[in-house]
Amino acid sequence: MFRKHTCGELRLPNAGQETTLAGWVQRTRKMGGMTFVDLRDRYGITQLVFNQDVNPELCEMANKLGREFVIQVTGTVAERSNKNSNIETGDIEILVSGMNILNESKTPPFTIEDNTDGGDDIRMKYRYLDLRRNSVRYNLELRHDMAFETRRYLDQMNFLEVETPVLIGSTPEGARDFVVPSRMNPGEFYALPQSPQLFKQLLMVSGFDRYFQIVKCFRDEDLRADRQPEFTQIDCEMSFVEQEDVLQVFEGMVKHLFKYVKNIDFTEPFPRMTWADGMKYYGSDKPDIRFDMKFVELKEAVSGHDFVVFDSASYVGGICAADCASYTRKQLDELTDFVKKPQIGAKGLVYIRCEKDGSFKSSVDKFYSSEDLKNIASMFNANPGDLILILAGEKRKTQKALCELRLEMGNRLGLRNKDVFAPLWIIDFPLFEYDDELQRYFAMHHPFTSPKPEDIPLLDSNPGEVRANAYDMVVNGVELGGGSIRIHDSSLQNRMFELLGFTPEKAQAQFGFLMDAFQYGAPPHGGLAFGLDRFVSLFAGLDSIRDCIAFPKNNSGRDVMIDAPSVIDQAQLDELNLVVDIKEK
RNA sequence: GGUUCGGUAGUUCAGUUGGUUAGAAUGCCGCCCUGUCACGGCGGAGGUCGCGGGUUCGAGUCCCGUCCGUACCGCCA
Repeated sequence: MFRKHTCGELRLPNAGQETTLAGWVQRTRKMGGMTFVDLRDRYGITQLVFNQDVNPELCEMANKLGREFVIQVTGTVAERSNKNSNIETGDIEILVSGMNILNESKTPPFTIEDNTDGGDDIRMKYRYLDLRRNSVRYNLELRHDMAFETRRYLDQMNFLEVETPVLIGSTPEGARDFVVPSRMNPGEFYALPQSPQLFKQLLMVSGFDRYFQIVKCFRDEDLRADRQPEFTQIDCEMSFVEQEDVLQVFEGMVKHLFKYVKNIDFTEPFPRMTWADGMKYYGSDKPDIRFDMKFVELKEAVSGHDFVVFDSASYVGGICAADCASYTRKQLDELTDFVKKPQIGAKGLVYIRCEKDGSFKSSVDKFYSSEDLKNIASMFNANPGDLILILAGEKRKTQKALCELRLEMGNRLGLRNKDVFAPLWIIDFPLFEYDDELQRYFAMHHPFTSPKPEDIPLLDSNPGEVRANAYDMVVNGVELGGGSIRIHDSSLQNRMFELLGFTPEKAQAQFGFLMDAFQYGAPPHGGLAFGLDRFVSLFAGLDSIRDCIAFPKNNSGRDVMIDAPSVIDQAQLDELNLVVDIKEK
């Protein structure tokens, strides 16, 4: 047997036993006649002892061990005279009687410690070393647990995991596709799936009834801390369901994961909010409801006081930050700078201090009497000591800026605790989104999303007002997943394509197989998909999904460890019938 | 495509108004140390200041360009 125990399992009751361990040298401590070695594996650390008086040759050998050497040792488990309560195995140590150096190691470029000295860059280049660290390993273990519990729950609910193809056809709608040249079909390309959307709908037509898949998806768009070009979805679809059925089943799944992975019980149903309310009260379709601080619309209340900024704005709205009236000029200037950053784009910030003595002090005192300010404050239910922050401008842009300001205030006031989880369903999304530049409607979710039956008459008169049977799962301001009830009727689907500007020929060319399938008895169906990477990051309290992905890409979509992407041989290009002609910049 | 911050020892960083031989911590190497566990003590090695150009008597420091990384905006049905 190569090893009898792992480095994390021996305890005091094992004292006296002979054992064999194998692992990596975490650290050696030379004390003259004695040498201590911390031996590490995935399960923990066990201390080895070498004594000059007992075995000088072995002790000499131990003195030559470097960090990350791989060794196998045999010895006796013994109670320590000096115990270490900081580690699980701190009561025992191994009196080593034999050692085998299995492999030497160069000194690693950064320390393999919980708080490593390595920066992101070097850690990614040597990711295989980074993965030896407890914190990174923990994230992958958590990811495993979540995927495992997802499968357990969905299996219990009769879902069947079916694999769908990775080499599929390109579609122009939606995100940019990654494409793969086809050697056997010169000039033609596969695309990697942005999601298995069409295949899961076809599986419903096939009668599979309840499908899921934990599956890689690909989108060739710019990266962010929460966006990778390849990412993993928990992709699900059900037949013979209405929206309520889908919400129930997957609220159950989210609760299951919270319970069995995080040990958190949600006994109450998750709150639901319409998309319209999300925009109105939080300026966002993914509000963080760990804290309140809802928007109050002020346009009517503040108009007609000769304050041109408010009078000319299509939207005036504010939030009330409790106990912030004591903010100094400097702090208010910081907030003003914050909202004026180009990414946020507000022109300025108006504040009203609700002083402790009941008076009001604002940056617009010239235009508003203290009676006016009192009326405004009452709209916020503001208490003495609170600070009201107001933005004005074009509606959607200002709401977005106010949303950012609200989150910033939430951060400043410590209201966004990572150990608190506030799940929320966002429902009743608009079916369409109007693109001002291209002067046409786009599907907000995707072209297969069904409109609410009562809104179908609006398809002709006012497409922008049509609500969809679409829903998102949001936790702590993070969009964890979303989905919809699909269209299963080919005439309604054709109507949708028409509204989205597809000619019948183009629709047939792109999605003909789906339209055909719908003519052979498609059941009513719907589903959703969760982003596993975001889900794991949320549970682990991570700032970036990279930390729960074994081998992530950097900001430019590169894998710096294997140095991909890379140029390929001319022979490969020839075989693929490709000519590479990089345009001069 | 744009904005932001950054690039100095193996690593993480400091480096003042442009001015002597570019520092600290940690890691690494050597010696000492028989109960350490962030061991300790003494000593040592280690630098193309991302790259190119410019200003200057003099540039890690100022200017221009460029490359790389980071967060964000656009983008992500």
